[in-house]
Amino acid sequence: MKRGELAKRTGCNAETIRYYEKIDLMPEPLRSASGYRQYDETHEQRLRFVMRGRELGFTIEDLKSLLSLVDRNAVCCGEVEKLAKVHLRSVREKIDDLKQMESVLSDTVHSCSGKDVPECALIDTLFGVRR
Amino acid sequence: MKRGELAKRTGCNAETIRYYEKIDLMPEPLRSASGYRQYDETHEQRLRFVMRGRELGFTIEDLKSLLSLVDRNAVCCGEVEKLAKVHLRSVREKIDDLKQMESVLSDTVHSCSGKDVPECALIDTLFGVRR
DNA sequence: ATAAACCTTGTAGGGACTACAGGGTCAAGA
DNA sequence: TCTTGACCCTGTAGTCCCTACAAGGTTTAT
Repeated sequence: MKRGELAKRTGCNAETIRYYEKIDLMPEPLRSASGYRQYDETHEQRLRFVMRGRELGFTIEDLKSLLSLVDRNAVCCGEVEKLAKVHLRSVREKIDDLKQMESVLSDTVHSCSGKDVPECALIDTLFGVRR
Repeated sequence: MKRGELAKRTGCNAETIRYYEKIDLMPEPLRSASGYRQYDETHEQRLRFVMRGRELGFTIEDLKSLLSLVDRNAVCCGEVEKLAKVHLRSVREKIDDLKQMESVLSDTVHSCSGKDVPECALIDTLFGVRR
């Protein structure tokens, strides 16, 4: 599949795909005789992972690091373990904070539900999200 | 407290605080006689919320929208409910995806644990994160 | 009083995209 | 076959979100 097709399937901007290749986040794909990039499902999966990772607040470097866990399919397990632990920790922190937001938003929805009355003061709890 | 103090407490870059004010994400604080910005705990809490929100992948617009739930302390509950629902949905999606990452990373840590053996192929599961 | 350490403004830089401009490739239809 | 349109290529320039100056004023400490 060509770049436009990959873009359409994933919802990623076509230029961004080229950009990710430039910064070595996506691998250089094979080229057709005329120079067109040719992608397959593994590229598509990797790109989806990257896109979702960005939406979840991971930096480009985070993603490079996470993907290095995959790229070197069988290298130095001790290091992989360390790396995975670091990411695991940050993932769990993200989950915890999002759960707090979830409960506040959920309360908000329930307390507001239906009527048009002004009494949503509990929203202040949102500010309780701290480290 | 002045800008530098707020920066130190929250870990936010001092220039960023000014930037957030400029784009109306943070409110204009009171000024001292000589023109220095003066912040209090509400500013600190709001800034912490913004910082963590960014780390969790929310856009500036998302955060403006979320904070609008707080800013208008008692306005038009129907709209607030709708807005909260939208954010609630995206928060839950984030949590779901992060939980998948958590389980894969956790598996990785356990299967690698200890020895330096190359057999972490299960990491491919990472690519299973899709929509 | 004078330096150090803050603050103010404005502006210019960097990272991560995003959108051109100018040109080549390819499939479909007249 | 030739052409039109939709794609692709490269490079460059712009945008958004910060971040880091520069040039100057204020506060604090010695």
